[in-house]
Amino acid sequence: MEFTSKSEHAIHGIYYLSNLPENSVTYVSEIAREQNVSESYLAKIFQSLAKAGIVSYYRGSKGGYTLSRVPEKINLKEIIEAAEGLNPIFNCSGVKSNCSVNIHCMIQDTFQEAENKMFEVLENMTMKGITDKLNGQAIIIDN
Amino acid sequence: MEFTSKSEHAIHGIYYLSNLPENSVTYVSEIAREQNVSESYLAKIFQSLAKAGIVSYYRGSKGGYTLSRVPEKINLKEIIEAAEGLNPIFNCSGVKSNCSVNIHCMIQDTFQEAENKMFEVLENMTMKGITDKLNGQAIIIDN
DNA sequence: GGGAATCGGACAAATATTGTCCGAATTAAA
DNA sequence: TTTAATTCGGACAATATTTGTCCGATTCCC
Repeated sequence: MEFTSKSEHAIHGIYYLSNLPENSVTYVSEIAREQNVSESYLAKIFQSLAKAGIVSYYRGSKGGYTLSRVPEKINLKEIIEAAEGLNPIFNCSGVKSNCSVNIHCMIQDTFQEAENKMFEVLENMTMKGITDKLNGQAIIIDN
Repeated sequence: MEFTSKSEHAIHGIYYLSNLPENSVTYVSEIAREQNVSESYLAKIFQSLAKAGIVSYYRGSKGGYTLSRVPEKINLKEIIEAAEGLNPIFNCSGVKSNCSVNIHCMIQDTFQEAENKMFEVLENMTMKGITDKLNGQAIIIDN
């Protein structure tokens, strides 16, 4: 029960773009070098991010990726969903003991509620939010 | 990012025991048959549950498992933790772009908060709670 | 047209999950 | 005291998932 490294790479990649000048276009190769991860794997992840509409791309020479929206409007939840796909955290295989006689499975319902709470937190944290918090923290440290 | 089937088997198994008369002792083979899952795999899972103190066991002939506590005091969180082990849902591999210069990683912090919210929900649902909700629901349906 | 970048799909490698097996320990009962 | 039944614990095997690679096609700048 962990998010895969796709989420990590995706978040770090988007975060990297978020701290570049607006509308700049960046090669996957640069992002991969920066994060020290496999370029071809990160390329796949960015394809998913593009399909989800989080980043846009230019093909061909001088191509690359750019954020589709400002960092204020990109949150952790959507990055994860784009990177990992969207599956419930708990999925009864149908091999149930007593549950099958009931219309709603209370266990499933509870997990769904738990998942919602989790994603609520992730949805409320934007790329800008992360940058701001880091800066705020840095100031405190510098004192 | 899903809980594994270990959690499902563990929850169903404990739920099954929760609805038997108090202090009854049950073979893993019976539980496995009831849930239609692999007996040897379920046996492993029950060993974990025993180590976590959720169930107790008797060895030897006429042995088997019994709940260590009443169903009111067994919640979903502890069953999952016993079955899956305890890992944070998000674990930065240390290959960080900018984060490394900061004492706290805001991304990690946010995921931790999200995880806490999720487990809070799971901790608040006990085996008794599930049974009660199912019964309440059944009454409504019977009308 | 050539070079550089992404696209998309197929494939390969590595890792994690799921499942099996078996000898040892324990206990009830014949 | 022997036998049968059960769990323990560890090693192992099978399967599924994740991670990573490769390459031809497409696009676009020069």
